[in-house]
Amino acid sequence: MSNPLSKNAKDKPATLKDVARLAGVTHSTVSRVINHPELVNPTTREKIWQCIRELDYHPNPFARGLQTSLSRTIALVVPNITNLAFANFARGVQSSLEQNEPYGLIIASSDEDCIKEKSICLMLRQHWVDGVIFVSSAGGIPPIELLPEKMPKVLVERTCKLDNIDTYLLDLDDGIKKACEHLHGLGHGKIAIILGDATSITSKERLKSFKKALALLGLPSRNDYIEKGMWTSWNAKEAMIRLLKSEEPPTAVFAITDTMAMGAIAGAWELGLKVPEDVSVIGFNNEPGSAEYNPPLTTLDTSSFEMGRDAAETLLRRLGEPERPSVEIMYSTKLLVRSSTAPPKRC
Amino acid sequence: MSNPLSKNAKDKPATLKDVARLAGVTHSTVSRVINHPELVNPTTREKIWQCIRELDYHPNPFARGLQTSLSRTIALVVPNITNLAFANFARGVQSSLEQNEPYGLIIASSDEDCIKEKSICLMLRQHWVDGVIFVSSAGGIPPIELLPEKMPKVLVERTCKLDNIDTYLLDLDDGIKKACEHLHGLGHGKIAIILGDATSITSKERLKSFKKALALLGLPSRNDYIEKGMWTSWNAKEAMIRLLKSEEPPTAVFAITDTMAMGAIAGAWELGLKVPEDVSVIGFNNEPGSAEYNPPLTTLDTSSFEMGRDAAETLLRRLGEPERPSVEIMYSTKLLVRSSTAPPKRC
DNA sequence: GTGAAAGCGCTAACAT
DNA sequence: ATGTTAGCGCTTTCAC
Repeated sequence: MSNPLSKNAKDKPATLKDVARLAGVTHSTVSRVINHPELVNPTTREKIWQCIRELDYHPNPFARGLQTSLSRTIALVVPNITNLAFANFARGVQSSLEQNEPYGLIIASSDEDCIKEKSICLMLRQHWVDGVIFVSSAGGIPPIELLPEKMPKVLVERTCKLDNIDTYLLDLDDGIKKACEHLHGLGHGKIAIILGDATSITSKERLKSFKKALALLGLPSRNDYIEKGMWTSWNAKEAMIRLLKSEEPPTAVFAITDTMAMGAIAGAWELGLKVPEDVSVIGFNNEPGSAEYNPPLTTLDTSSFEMGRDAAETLLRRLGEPERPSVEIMYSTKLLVRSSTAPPKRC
Repeated sequence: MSNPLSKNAKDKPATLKDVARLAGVTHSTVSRVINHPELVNPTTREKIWQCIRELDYHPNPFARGLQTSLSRTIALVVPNITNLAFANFARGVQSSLEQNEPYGLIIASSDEDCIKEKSICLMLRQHWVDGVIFVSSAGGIPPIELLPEKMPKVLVERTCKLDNIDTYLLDLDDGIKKACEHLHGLGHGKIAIILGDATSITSKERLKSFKKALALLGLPSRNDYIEKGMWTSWNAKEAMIRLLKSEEPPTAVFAITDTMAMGAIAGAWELGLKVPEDVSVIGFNNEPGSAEYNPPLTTLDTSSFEMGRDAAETLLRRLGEPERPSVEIMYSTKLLVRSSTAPPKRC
C-alpha cells in the first residue's frame, strides 16, 4: 500500500523462500547467510542481504525455535515490581538487552509469594524462555527444579549449592554494619529494625546481619525492637507507631527498604515526633526519590540498576557459552548520609 | 531421576506422539483433546488426559506457534517502569492474565522516548506477541504502523482515529478541574503547574486541561507558572525552587505526578517553606506511598491497577473475538484530599 | 560454495 | 469419533 517496497502478494511476512526466489538461490543458502555467513561466497552473501532488506525479511521465531529450542527471550522474576529498587533492576536488565542482542524480556512479579513463584516458573517453561534471572526469591531458593536443568539461571540475593548457576550477592553484613556504626557513632544505643514480613528470607537475612552488627558494637538485640512493615509504607508507618509508643522507644530505626523508612518517618510525624530530631531513621536501597523525601533519607545504596545490567550481561554470556565456570559476584553497598539521621536528643 | 513418573528416555519433554503412543491413539486425537475436546469421545478423552498428566506433557509453543502464529504472549509498553503508577498498572495486567489464560507478559519501558518505542515495536514484531497494550506513548500515538495491522492493540491515555483499537482514557478535564476547584475553594488564586518534559503529549494534555480549569474559575494562565520537572522528584524539586524564588511565587502547585509533587514539597522544604502552610501542593495518580509522604499528599486517584487489569481483560477478549466492535472507556479520577493542601497564608 | 532433503512438533483439512 | 496426511518456516546434515 503506502509501502514502496515490492512485498509479496498478500502482504504476509516474507519467508526464507521468498528471499531465495528473489536472489535466485535456495532457501538453505539464505539460511546460511543468516546463521553462518562465513560459509557463503561474499558476492552472493551481499546480494542475499540486499534481498533480505528489500523484502524486509525477519526469521519466523516459531520456525526457528522449533529447530533450535531457543526463543531469544529471557525472564526476570522479582518479588514486587512496585518496589522501585526492583523496577530499577529491571531497567538495568532491559538496558543490557538493548545494547546486546535483541532479546525479549518477560517480567514477572511474584508478590513475595512462593506459590505464585511456582506458577510463574510453570508459565515460563511453557514459554520456553532461554534463561531466567531470579531476584530475592520469597522461598529462599526459587523453584528452579520446575525449569529445565539446562536453562541458564542467575540468582540475585540468594545462594544455591547447585553448580553452574551464576550468583549476584549483596554484602549485607558489611552494609548493615556500616548503617549501625553510623547510628552508633551518632550516639544511638537503642536501635530498632523494621522488617518486611517475618517469614521472608530477605527479612531474615537482614535481621541476622543486623544482630551481628549490634553484637559487634556491644549493643543488645531486643526482640521488642523488631517490627514488621510488610514491605509497604503504610504498614511500616503502623510499625513505627507501635515502636514509638512502647515503654522504651528506640532512638533510631533501621528500615530494610526505603519505602518502609518513609512510612516509618510518616509514623513518627503522626505522633508529633520529628525526624531526625526526635528519632533517626535509616533506609536501604536508595530508591529513586529517597533524596527528595522529607527529610532526605539516609540510606544504603545498592546499585540496583547496575546490578540488573550486570546480571543480564552474565546471563547473556552464559547463553552463548553454557560451559563457562559459574561466577559469584558480591556487591558492596554504600552508605549515603543525608538528613534522616542525627544524634539522639539525650544520650 | 527423583521424579517418580516414567518419563521418556532422555528426559526430553514429551511430545504429542509420546502421549499418543501411551494412549494407543494417533497424535491428532491427542491434539484434538487439547484444542477441540468436544469432538472426542469422553472415554478416550479422559484416558488421554491421564496420559498427558502422566508424561507431564506440555505443547511445544514453537510448533504450535508455527501453525497458529500465536505466541500466547502479550506485551505492555509503558514510558517508565519506575513510575509507580505504571508499575501498578503492570501489576493489574499481570493479575488479569493470571486469572485468565496463562499468557506471558513482556514489559518494555520506553523511557518516554519515541526512538526506543520504535525499537520496542520492532523487537515485539520479531517476538510475535499476540497483542499489545500501550500506555501514554511518548509520541502521542505509538508507532503501531510497525506492528502487524491485525495485531490487537489497546491504547491507554491516548486516542487514535483507527478503527478496531480499544482505548482507555482518563477524564483529565474533569479530574484536573476538581483539583483546581479544590485549590480555588481553599482560596488559592496563584496556581502553578509542574509538568514532565515540555514536549510529551502527556504534559501537553494535562496542561491543556489545567488551563481550561483555570479559565473556568476565572483565573489567568500565566506562563511563568508553568514549570518542567522531567518526571523525577529531583527535577521537580528544582522546578519548585524556581517557582518559589520568582517575584510573585504561586501559593499552590499542581504537579502532574505524585513523584514530582513529592519533589516539589522537598523543594519548598529546602527553602524553609512548609507545606501546606506556606504553599499547597497537589499531585496526580495516588501512587503507593503518597499517603505516607510528609505531609500526606492530596492527589487525584487514577486507579492504575484497575485500569491495567481492565485493559488486559479487553485485550484478551479481543484476542478471542477479533471482530468485536472496539470500545472506548473513560476512567474518572477521584480527588483525595489529604494534608498537602490548605488555605493560603494570606489571600 | 551451493542444493537437496529430512524433520523439529504441531494443527487442521480431509478421509474413513 | 478417529486416523491419515500435508504442511507451517526454519536449520542442518549430506551430497555434489
